[in-house]
Amino acid sequence: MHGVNVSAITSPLVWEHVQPAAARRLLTGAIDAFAERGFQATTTRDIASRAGMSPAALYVHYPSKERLLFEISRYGHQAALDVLRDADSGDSPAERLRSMVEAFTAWHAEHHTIARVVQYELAALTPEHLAEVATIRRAISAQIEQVLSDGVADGSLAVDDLPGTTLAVLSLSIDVARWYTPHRGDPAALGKLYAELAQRMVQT
Amino acid sequence: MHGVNVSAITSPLVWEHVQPAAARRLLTGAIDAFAERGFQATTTRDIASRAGMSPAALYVHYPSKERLLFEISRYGHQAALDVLRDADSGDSPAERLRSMVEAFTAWHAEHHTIARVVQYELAALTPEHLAEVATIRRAISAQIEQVLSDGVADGSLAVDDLPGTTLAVLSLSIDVARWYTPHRGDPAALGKLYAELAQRMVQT
DNA sequence: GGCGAAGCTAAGCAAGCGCTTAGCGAAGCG
DNA sequence: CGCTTCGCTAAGCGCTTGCTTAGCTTCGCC
Repeated sequence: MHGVNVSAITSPLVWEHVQPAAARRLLTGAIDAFAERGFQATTTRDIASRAGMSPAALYVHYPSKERLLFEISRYGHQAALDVLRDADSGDSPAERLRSMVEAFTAWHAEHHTIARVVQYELAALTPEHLAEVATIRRAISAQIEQVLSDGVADGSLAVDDLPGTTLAVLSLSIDVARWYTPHRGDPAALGKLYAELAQRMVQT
Repeated sequence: MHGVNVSAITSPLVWEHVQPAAARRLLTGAIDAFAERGFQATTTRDIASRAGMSPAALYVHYPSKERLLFEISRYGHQAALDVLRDADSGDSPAERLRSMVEAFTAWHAEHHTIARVVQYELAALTPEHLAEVATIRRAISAQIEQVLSDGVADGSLAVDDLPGTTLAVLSLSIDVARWYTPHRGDPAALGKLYAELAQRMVQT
């Protein structure tokens, strides 16, 4: 936690670990489709055709459409948490918060398709799969709560309602996934703006 | 604009104007269903059974499932805009902003089922219907932008990036619809917290 | 008291859904 | 070579979907 920054504002979100290539094409096709239309409105035929395959080929690599969603959701949640943890660096709680909000916001813009699946398709997961990503979600929330709490402890940040303010800071970044498109500014600039706004929310 | 406050933080969201009563039961049932599962995952049979009717009865009152969504979305958008306009009162831009964010946030919590439909089911509307609610959405955005702009003009608010900050302020309130449930605090308290946070974001 | 309109239901239709089955060709390997 | 495994397709199964049709009852109204 809050060690040396590994420098990247957004972690490179690659899928090379998904093998074979056809499984990866199905996965990235599913991300696009789920982000565009939502899980329920996306058909297995649509996902398969984006990957250039017949509908049945999907089931060679994934046992169900829901499982495809789960793989995306789990990996997306983990990537978001990793970004937050990597950004937890700086000498003061204020600096750490700034760095985390900047990176988390930029990630939601840069990877807004995955972020949309992560944030808005939870209801389509099975209870077991939902429970698994919920664990990661709690870690994400805890990461923000910790830095705010540290700031309260050393008197450098002003936070009246800790859980409420934690949620608000997270909300700011998360909602980026809802409205962001590439023509609405670049992720890095957005990250800087939101980091500034978040810091102002809690400064003494 | 920014006249005398009509006093309510959340406008009473009633559907008495929807006649007959069966049409109203279908509408409120659809709101609950759409908010719970999303438009695509909701069946006409589910909506009808929530209203205590057979599936065919839906088509006596509405020509399609999408039309039902549109009626909800249009009325919900208008109600949200009305809340913002009623709250645009106060002697300074800072006071007006506080009042608007407080009311807008509280509305999204109080009416989180309708708000979820309003904010997250736009993709299911026909292009024509989407265009109609988009007009109301622009008015909502303009309402916030105006007060920030007034604050910049008289030097009472510090806003670097006007469109970006407008979006951020709106985001804060809108995202409430995503996570709010009644057990997470009462809408009025949430409104006050968020009003405070928003004001801090732009104070000189 | 006859009659049309309003509000509803039972039944069902065509289309599309997630997913399965059967089988084919290419690659890997003894 | 002979045989298995892997990745894939064509076809289609059982089911659910949004919506329609035909017909029933209840009501107001002249």
